[in-house]
Amino acid sequence: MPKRVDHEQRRRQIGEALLRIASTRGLQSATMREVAAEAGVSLRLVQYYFHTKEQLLLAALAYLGEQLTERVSASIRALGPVTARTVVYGTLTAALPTDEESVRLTRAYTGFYTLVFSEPEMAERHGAVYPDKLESLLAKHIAAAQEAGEVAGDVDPKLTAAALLALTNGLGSSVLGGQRNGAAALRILEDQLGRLFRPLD
Amino acid sequence: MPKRVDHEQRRRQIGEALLRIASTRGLQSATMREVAAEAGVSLRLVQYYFHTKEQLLLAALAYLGEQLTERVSASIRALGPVTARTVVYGTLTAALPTDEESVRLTRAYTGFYTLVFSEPEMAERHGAVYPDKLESLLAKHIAAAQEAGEVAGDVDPKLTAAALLALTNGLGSSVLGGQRNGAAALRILEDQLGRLFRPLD
DNA sequence: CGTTTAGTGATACGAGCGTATCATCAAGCG
DNA sequence: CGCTTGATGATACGCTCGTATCACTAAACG
Repeated sequence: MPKRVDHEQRRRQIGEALLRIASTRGLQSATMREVAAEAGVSLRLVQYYFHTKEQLLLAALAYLGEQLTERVSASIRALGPVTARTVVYGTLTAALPTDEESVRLTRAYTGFYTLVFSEPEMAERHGAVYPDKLESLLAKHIAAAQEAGEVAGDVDPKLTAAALLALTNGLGSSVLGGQRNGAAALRILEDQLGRLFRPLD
Repeated sequence: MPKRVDHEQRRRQIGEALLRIASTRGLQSATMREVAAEAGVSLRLVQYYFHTKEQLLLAALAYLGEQLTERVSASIRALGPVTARTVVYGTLTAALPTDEESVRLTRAYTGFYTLVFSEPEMAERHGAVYPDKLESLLAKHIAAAQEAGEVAGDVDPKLTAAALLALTNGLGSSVLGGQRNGAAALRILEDQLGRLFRPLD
């Protein structure tokens, strides 16, 4: 047999190629042949490592998820000590397409999200769209900030967490749609966060 | 020549068929053949009234726009006297997929919105994505409510209008994505609106 | 009345898609 | 060494898509 190549590395190489296409030309342009060309391999190789296109999409989605959580935790870390406030800020601002990397991630993520709209079966065959977890995490931290007196007592942590997440999603869409740039979106988000959290003394 | 049929009515019939498909099976399922079948006409007829698919999509988008603005103004009217508050409430809640009709409209609208992501040229060939107008309209009404003392003085009308619109979009996506139902989304939106507007005495 | 022509049907074309088939190549093992 | 088998290349199949072609029908008009 030839070279005895590292399968996981090859799969990653191909999966990343798909993500690159998804974040530039859109996920619907990520055909098997395009992915092969982008990864610099033959069509046959893509088929060899992913028997079907769905498997390829699923693997790429997993890679995307890794990069996403990576970015979120890096963003939180960059804000200094881990407090309720920094977790909320870091999580939401990381999800906004403000720099080149986040535009890439958001574009790819949106591609998968809209794919699920049209092929719900694919989502059913594999559980766990995880925004729910994010939402309860945010709610927890908002409640903590509330008890620490950093957030007004009459806010509902769960409703507010959901609103912030939906707001961030909507802002991301508007940036991707060219309605405004990342900086403007960030200003809008920070305005809302600023009136949720009491100013730091 | 045969029957001398009303062109505008035929075009509408076909355009509505496309919208029906877009709001059930998704816009990517709206092929020329599917639209023809849904409208109960032959493929040739669809080609006859819309020389190209792009023309068909554009016409359907126009019909959708009509229905959307119709629904928004109906929603405002239903809230009683036209005040800044009712305009903001009516506009935003009308855009939320809470009942069958709004689910249909939102689904179709989302389909077109994501289509623009992948074919930006089509959007360029025809101006006017109108969320900007909506945003400045909301900002105007928020500023008016502010002068009337119904909204706190330190809110920025433009930033807040943008945030409310993005929030509504994000909530809509979450409903369409099955993350929550329309009632829950409405609760979240009303919570935010309730803390923007001072309670009515 | 006969010719023009708006409207309609049947069918074909070329391209792109996911997937399948078949042959080939080279490294490892007995 | 020779056979097995993991990895790869070339190419084809069947389908669906948007669009194009060609013929036909029947109402309108001089």
